[in-house]
Amino acid sequence: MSSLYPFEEIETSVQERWKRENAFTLKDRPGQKTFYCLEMFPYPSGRIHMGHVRNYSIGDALARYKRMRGFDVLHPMGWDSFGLPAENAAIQRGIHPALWTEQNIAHMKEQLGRLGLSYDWSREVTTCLPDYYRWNQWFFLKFYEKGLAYKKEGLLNWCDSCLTVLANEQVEEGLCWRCKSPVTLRPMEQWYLRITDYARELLDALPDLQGWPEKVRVMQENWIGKSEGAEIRFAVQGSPVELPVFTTRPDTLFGVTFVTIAPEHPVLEHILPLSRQKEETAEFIRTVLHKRTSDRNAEPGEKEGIDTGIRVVHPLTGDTLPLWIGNFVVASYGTGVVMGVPAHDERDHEFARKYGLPIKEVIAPLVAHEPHAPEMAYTGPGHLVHSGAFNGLSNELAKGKIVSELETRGKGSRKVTFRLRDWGISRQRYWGTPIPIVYCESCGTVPVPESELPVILPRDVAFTGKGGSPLRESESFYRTTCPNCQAPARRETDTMDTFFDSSWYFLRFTDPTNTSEPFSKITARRWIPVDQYIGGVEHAILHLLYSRFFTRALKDLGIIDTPEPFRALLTQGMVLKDGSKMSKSKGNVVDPDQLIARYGADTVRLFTLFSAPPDKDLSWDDKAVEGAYRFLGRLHQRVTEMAGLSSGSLSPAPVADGSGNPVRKSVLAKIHETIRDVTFDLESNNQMNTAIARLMELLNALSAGNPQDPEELSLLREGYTTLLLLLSPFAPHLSQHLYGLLGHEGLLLDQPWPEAREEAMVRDEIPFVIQINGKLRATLMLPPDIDRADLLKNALEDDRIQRNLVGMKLQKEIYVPGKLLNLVVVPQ
RNA sequence: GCGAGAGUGGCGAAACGGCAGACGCACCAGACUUAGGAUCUGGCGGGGGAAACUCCGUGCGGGUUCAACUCCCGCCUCUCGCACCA
Repeated sequence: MSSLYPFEEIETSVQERWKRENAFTLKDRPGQKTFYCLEMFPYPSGRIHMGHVRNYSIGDALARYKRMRGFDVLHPMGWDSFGLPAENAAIQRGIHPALWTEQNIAHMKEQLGRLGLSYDWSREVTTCLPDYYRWNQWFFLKFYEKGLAYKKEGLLNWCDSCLTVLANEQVEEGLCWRCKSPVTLRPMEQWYLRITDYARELLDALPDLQGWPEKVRVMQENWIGKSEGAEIRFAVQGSPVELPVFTTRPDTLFGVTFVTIAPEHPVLEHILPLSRQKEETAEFIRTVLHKRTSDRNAEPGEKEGIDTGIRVVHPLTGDTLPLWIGNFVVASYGTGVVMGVPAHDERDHEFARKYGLPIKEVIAPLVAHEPHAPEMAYTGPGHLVHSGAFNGLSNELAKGKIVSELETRGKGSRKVTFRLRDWGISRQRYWGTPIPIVYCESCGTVPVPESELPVILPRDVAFTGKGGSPLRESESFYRTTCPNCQAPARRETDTMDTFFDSSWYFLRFTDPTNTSEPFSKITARRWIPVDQYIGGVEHAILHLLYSRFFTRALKDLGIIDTPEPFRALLTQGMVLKDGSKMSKSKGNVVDPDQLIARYGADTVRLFTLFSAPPDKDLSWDDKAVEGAYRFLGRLHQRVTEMAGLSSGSLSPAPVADGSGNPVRKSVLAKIHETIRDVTFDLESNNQMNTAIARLMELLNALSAGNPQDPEELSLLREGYTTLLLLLSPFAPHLSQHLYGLLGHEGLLLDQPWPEAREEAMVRDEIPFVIQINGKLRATLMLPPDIDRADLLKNALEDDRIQRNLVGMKLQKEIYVPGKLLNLVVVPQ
């Protein structure tokens, strides 16, 4: 397609002007209302993709709009620049992660510039630089001091070949994603943040996040997974050990016929020696644990278990029950031990049937013929049977009574359990923030003193791809002295999960160059929470939950005043091509650079905003892009044509009033209706697609005007000027250029957003819908303020209405002022 | 299995309970042209009709209402998230 307008020249020159005039530098005026508009910062992978283009087009349109509405808008951008790909590049291509990252950032920054995004680059934040990550270390020390950071042994995915821990998502079908060798579970020490301390708060505050999509709130709610029940202790026969179980069904306590423990439960080490079958049991545990790593992605398979031979005591009946190990028991949830009630729990039922364990019914269904034990587990409501003193109680009532009894006997208590687990932040990797801890023979685990921060990530390390983290091999890094006793000591060589970096970067943007603290509390008070956060839904849980946790923890540390980081969240939909997500492997990627080269940044931005609502998926369509391009081309054509004609009278015209001529009056009304509707679309729900559709309508309406007619010229000038103002958040370059052609001097960004004038929207006649029994029968053009009687009179005079009323009796009429008349009729 | 969201022309999509399909793409016709894959004008849910007009139509089945894409009840399908969480 040939060039419809010289977008390249226009975009370059407008971008130069923005730069020259520092148009995007934050105007931070005391007392001025503020708006913090933030898009999720990218990982600098090397090139931006269409997902970024969409994310940032949405954010930029909003930032520009809010600025025109008179806000001081904080609109920053930075780089989530620690992470594994940089390290892989080092291993595979021999380029240092720092250099690789630096080059990628430079290139992507240029790409973002070409899109004309209004970032204040003087506030750029790059997480892999010491002036950023030193504050990671500083926060870590604060958390450590408060007991929020701790070290604990856990079972982790371990690759024997790479000698490193793998995250769950890096284990593919039981094999290491990189070297394809088997992954095993291995007990390892790792640092954790005590996010579970905040589980309740994080959950309870969710309903307050009204600016968040329901979907994301629900996902977080499920992730935190609150569940109310009881902890009940079963004594181990012949041992002082008690096994606590967590259950949501204490009402079924009398139906317990066995107890099941997770195979990796640490207590087994202590009680297994009691077993007569310790050999077989140990062998079983090994098999299960091995299988678990290799079937990680599979459906929950066959339940398997083994009787340990150990016996436990029922806390109320005193009965002796077998202790089984079961592969289906999750060690990290609850207490890692469950009571087996096969009559009223599907899993226990399946397990009991398989191993011939007794099934004891204790809840009688309300409806007698309901199928129940022993054929299947009955999990519905009922009343208690075979439950001693509790017989006859409704099971809901029994829950409380039984727990009370247990409390009296010191055998249990009410308990709330969360699914959420503590956040493991240790990574056996190089390209991340060093954890500021030193291990000393005599003093143990010693935090690096604040005054010695940052612990710099050394550059001169070897990237072999073998032997785990290069830091482990870097003597000059790990050999140090104990801050306490000055004896030789060893540094922690693990680095932090990169989610740590992104959990507070939005705070750093408020005060990005502060060297004495991560940010000023007073400045943060002005900007936090972020007014609108925009990004992909893939971060609905991890990043967003970690950031919420961080913010709350910082509040408790007195570092910030606000408990929540993001007031409103917009999760943009994916960019699809041919019905599926763009990916290199599918070969359906669209390259933003090529698009910009062919159509210009304005077209690319306009199309991505126009083609679907921001929160829905966007189907990329090469042909449809040209629609956006043609619109801009037509606009360019009309305005340049008009600017040529009106030379000599380019000074701003007085506001046109359209009085007299009905055509002009209707054009004027259209102009102001467009202002009203575009503003409404943006304010109500960021409906940028419909806002742009209205701008297209306005252009269509203005195109019908005749600029040769001097009477119309001033009206058209007002119309096009308004159109450019309204369009500027979406297609800022062309808007700015044409705005200049119309004789206006300033930056559109600094212009106030237009206001719709009521009196301008008054039309002489508007269409009234006339229905008969709810069916459209006529549309009459009549004065908007016509009253009921006149409207009815007009309607009854209409041919079509008369024809449809033949043989009918008018029963009543429904009149909606300014809109509609519905005649309700019945056959005579 | 649990949870959430979505089903509207050939396509992307619009529609405070009040004209279903705005706007755009594709398509068709016409204009301008040596040419048109550029641009401009018009048409464009389906059936019937020469037309005026008329009937049907928002996944399916009910309901509320003068009026339902929209609200309520029951299904079906698809997408996403979680998934042996006791």
